[in-house]
Amino acid sequence: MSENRPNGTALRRAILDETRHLLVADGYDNLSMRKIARAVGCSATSIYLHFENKDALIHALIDEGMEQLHEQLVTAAKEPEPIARLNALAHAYVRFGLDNREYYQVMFQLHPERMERYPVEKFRRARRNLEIHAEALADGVEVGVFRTSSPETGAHVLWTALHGLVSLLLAERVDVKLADEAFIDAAVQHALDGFSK
Amino acid sequence: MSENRPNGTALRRAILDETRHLLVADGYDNLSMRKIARAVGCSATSIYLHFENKDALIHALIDEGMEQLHEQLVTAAKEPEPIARLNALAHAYVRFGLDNREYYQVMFQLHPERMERYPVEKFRRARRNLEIHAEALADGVEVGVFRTSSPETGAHVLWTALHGLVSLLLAERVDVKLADEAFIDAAVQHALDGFSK
Amino acid sequence: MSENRPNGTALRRAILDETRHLLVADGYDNLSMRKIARAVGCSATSIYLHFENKDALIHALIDEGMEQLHEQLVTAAKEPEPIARLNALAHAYVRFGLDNREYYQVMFQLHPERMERYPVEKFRRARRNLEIHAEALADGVEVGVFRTSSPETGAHVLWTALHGLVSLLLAERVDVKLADEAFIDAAVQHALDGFSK
Amino acid sequence: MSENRPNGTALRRAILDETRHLLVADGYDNLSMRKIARAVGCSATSIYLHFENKDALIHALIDEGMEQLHEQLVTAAKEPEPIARLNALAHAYVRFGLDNREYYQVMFQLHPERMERYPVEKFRRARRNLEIHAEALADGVEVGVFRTSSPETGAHVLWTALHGLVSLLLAERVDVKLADEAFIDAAVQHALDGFSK
DNA sequence: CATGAATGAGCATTCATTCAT
DNA sequence: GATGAATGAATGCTCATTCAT
Repeated sequence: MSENRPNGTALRRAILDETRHLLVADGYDNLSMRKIARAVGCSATSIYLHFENKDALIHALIDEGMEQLHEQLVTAAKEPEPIARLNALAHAYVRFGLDNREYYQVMFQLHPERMERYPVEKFRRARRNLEIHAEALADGVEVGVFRTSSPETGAHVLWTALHGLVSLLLAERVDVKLADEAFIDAAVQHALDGFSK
Repeated sequence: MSENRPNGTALRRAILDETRHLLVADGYDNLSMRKIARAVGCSATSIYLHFENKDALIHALIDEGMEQLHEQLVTAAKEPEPIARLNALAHAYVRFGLDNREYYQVMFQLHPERMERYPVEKFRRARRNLEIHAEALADGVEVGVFRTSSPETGAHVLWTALHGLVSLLLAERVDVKLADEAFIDAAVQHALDGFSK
Repeated sequence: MSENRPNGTALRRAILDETRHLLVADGYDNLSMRKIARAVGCSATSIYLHFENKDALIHALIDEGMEQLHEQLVTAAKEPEPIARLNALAHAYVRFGLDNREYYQVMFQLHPERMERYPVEKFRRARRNLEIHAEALADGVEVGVFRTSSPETGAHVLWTALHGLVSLLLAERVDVKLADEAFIDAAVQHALDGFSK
Repeated sequence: MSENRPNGTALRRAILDETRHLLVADGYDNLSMRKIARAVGCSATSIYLHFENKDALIHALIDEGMEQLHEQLVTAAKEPEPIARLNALAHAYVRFGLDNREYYQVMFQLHPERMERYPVEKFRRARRNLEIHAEALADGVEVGVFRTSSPETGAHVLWTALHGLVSLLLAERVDVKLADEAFIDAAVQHALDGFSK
């Protein structure tokens, strides 16, 4: 049993990975320490050697997800031209959500109750992602290609639209006849159109 | 104890009502058959006389929610002018979501996989609500005030935007400094702007 | 399995009895709902049908014990003559403790922490037992056979002496060569001597 | 981390000290090897290098407690006059009990059955403390100020009274309106009165 | 139509202890 | 001497569901 189980901090890695998988497979409500342990191939107790409790484990997952999303957004933000940049950012966001549904659920779809113990400070990391969009909007306003009441509000509004798109796609609520790349492009474009001058 | 408990199918009605209340008060995760029974004033066993199991009870509730939403949308759709009508529809949708917190969660944020016994066919009922928006869009296109690739796609796109708005507001993820009526109006307007000709 | 298990409220009775036995056998710290269930022959869940939680179960046991002790004290208190009455009361208390070690531990040897949730009001029942002794003392003072600073204080002082006797005997800390009826008589007499005028 | 941790047998010392502190602070039931290790600043495993198991650690502590109590009794026993000496001994015992809450619990309120691995022989150490009282009694009998059937029995009887006093005070079962120094003095005096000639 | 009694499976978490290093 | 990693067993408690009545 122990020969094919990762050792040292590799166990931490394995726990995070299996938790992510289980989240997709069973949903947050059906996630239990025992199940994670069973999936990883260790005892439930062992999880507590690497994470203080269930919350801390989830939080670690959120951190990882936020970090990854941030990296992808930073990459997309390298485009200097505001319109193209915002376009790239929006698509990067949606792409991240669709490619990482495991992360996305814990990152953005968890009830605030569940997050109570999540250190407020860490939410700042999430806010940086919004700021990247806000900057693109501000730059666009400056060069006269965008209009918005305020870049911050605009970034939030854009986020609600993109989040709705990702959420419904992940929940498979969009008519299967529509849910293709063209639809995604249309929805993203629609979300961006509102800023066009 | 039994004298003031509704009899007959009135019990079914009471169960649904109390479940709805509990859902709003305590959230989906804290919903249990026992709590419902206690609130209704009947035994837990009795619930099973009216609903096959917990899922079936939830499904009935989803149906009711869809029906309620439908009614409110139908009312909003009475406005003949397409722009005003779509505007009313969008606001009605958002209003319904914000006024029915947990209801909304059960209706739109539960993954169908986790509701596998929910007859897929019933989701069609939800589709009627989309059609109402599609009609408004089609009417607008016809009289030349809207543009969209297709009314059905447009309705879906609008839905993703509105759903994202409701979801993030319910999850309290929108910066408290922004999350007010003005923000809601801005987001809804943004979602509608894309259709303006 | 179910054929030889008591039904109805008899299960409640069985739970209380087995809990008492287990308390003597394993001690409070080793008492668990599962063990009780196993001993009774029911599921752990079933215990919760009769007692809200572990505390409530213990409290019920304390109540029973207090009631029994009270009855025996009331019987002993029928003796009209104060000296003989106090003597009878003291011996009745000690006898109760030694004959009911199961009860005695939860009644008087449980840490106050454990009792936190024990309704203060119920402690009054215990206080009545003290009052019976205080009355005997007061009567003795009145007829000039006892002296004490106050009957209440005197009753408490007597209690500490008797409780110490019972405790050490139950804990088997008294030298086995001494721990006989003569020793008990001597200790009780010693505890009473202090009141003699 | 390791530089300021005592090495060699000093660790044994540190473990005993911290265990004693934790015992007083958190109580016996909340004592765990892990907590001790954390407090000491060593690993839980290390404790096992110095103590076979938890029981052995507790036993060592009981020994120390008995030793401490013994020292305080020896000091009190320096008084040559029997009446004053017994008085000093009784107060020293009670004082020790009240000043060492949880210590006392471990020493005198743990049932030997539950400490079955504790070498019975070690309980003899406790007996020395009784002998000190017995000697005072014997001396008093000799000079004609005390009467008792036998000094050994008398010492035990006195012990039961004092133990009862300490136990009920520690358990906070004595009415708060009474539980003060005056009450303690009265109870101790009462316990001694029985020996007065 | 309704219920009280009952249950097995599950939960997050803590524990004393062991073992390879 | 000392440790980090690991574990099986246990804890109180809640859940959806069933069954005999």
